[in-house]
Amino acid sequence: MASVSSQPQFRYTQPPSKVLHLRNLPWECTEEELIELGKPFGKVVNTKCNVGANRNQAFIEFADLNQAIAMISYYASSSEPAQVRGKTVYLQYSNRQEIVNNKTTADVAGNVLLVTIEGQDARLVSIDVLHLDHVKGIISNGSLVHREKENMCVCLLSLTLPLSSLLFLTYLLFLPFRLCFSFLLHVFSAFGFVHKITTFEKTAGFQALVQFSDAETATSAKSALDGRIIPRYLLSENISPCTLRITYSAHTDLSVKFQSHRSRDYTNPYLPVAPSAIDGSGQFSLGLDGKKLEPESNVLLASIENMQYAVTLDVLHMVFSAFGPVQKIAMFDKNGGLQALIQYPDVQTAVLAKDTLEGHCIYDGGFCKLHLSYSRHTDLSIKVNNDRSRDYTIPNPAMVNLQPSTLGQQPVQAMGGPAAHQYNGTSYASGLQQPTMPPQPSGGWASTVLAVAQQSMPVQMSNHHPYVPPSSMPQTNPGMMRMPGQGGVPPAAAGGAMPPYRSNQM
DNA sequence: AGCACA
Repeated sequence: MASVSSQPQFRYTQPPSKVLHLRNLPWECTEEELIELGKPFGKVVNTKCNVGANRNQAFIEFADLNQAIAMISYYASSSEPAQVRGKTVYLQYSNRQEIVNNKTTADVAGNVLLVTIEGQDARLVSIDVLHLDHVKGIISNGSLVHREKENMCVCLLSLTLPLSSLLFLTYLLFLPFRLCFSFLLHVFSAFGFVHKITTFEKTAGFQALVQFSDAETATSAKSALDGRIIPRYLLSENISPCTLRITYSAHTDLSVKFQSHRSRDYTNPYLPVAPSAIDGSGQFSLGLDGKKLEPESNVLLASIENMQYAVTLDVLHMVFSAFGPVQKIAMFDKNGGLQALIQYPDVQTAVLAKDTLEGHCIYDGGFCKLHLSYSRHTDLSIKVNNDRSRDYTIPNPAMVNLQPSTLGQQPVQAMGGPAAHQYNGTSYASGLQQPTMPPQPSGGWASTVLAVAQQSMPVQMSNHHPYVPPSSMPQTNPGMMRMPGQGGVPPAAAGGAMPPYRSNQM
């Protein structure tokens, strides 16, 4: 019979199909290139590219079976292999008879875009791609899209980026969503009001659905951004290039139940913030679901584990100010350990701080690990401002104020606190430095404090005393809060990474 | 380099 008794190790004996399976494609491969490849052999009626975990497989469907056979036969005997962009492509009959679920070459325009960040290291992109200084470049020099305002991204990144360098485990789990998300919001808002965004992770990297008002807006964004390569200089050197791939989604209205770190509904700022949104898999130290019984609060209870180093009021203030203005802090001893109550003006900020910081250590090396829960308090009563408790909302005449009256939140007195005098080395340098801005400490635990500072506020902490609270943050927030074309971004919309600014929304 | 589906 025709049984060729083929060798078992290779399966050349796929039965013919109108559909061909291609592999070893360059991941940038487009449908157009697939059509070009198949056109000499017949009419390509459908394609599907960027298939598989590496996005390097594809399917071509011919109108007629004989055309598929012609293509297979040709390349089976050709000395020139099939190629796309100079890369050899391997062909075989697909084990299916038609391509399913594909947008034909003319995919239907809709108001929702499916955005994929393609690339071998796509999942790393959102961590590393958006260097603070470079985000401006992304927009201002037109590498991705022309845009005049970039405050939002910049602010977000200033908070989140240095954290990634600390390689906190939990951060790796949810920070990408956050950054990716804000990046997308930022870029796509240039084309019109973004109603909703959902992001999700796939094996190949990140995807997002971006919902515009109408298909026209979506189309303009798609045509401007599809295929854009995220500029090389934005990537860490060990990250391979990544591309934005944009198609139309079949969705017309995304279902966003919560404002979370992976989904936002900008049409409904009153949508509840999902406390579970980022702890779905990100938290490891405390119970996941059992803990949700705890009602959210604007006041956090922090307990500090493994406290090898002193944790001062100022350190806490610094750490927690990264998420919004800290109104009050009260520290106290309990069960032989240190605890603190940190009060924010709103629940959202507290949620963000809690979700972000929970389980993390203030100092490298696993020291001073934070455990956070919601307090039942809503307004702390601070009797006296001292080194254990402070009300930052009341003016303090004794304070050293680097930027007076810029924020409702006032800096702690850098000179008055006991910590300020721990640095004896400042005196010799005082001729060069402002007295209120001693040089950065080096070595010892002070440097680990600095790590915390950079983690929270990289910009302003880069040249300030680590104990000085972030009152010197560049005042770019007004621009951030009114995104062009955006009616108003809820605080939580800041990719979950609210800079330490006053938020008067919600 | 070996078969898809936000």
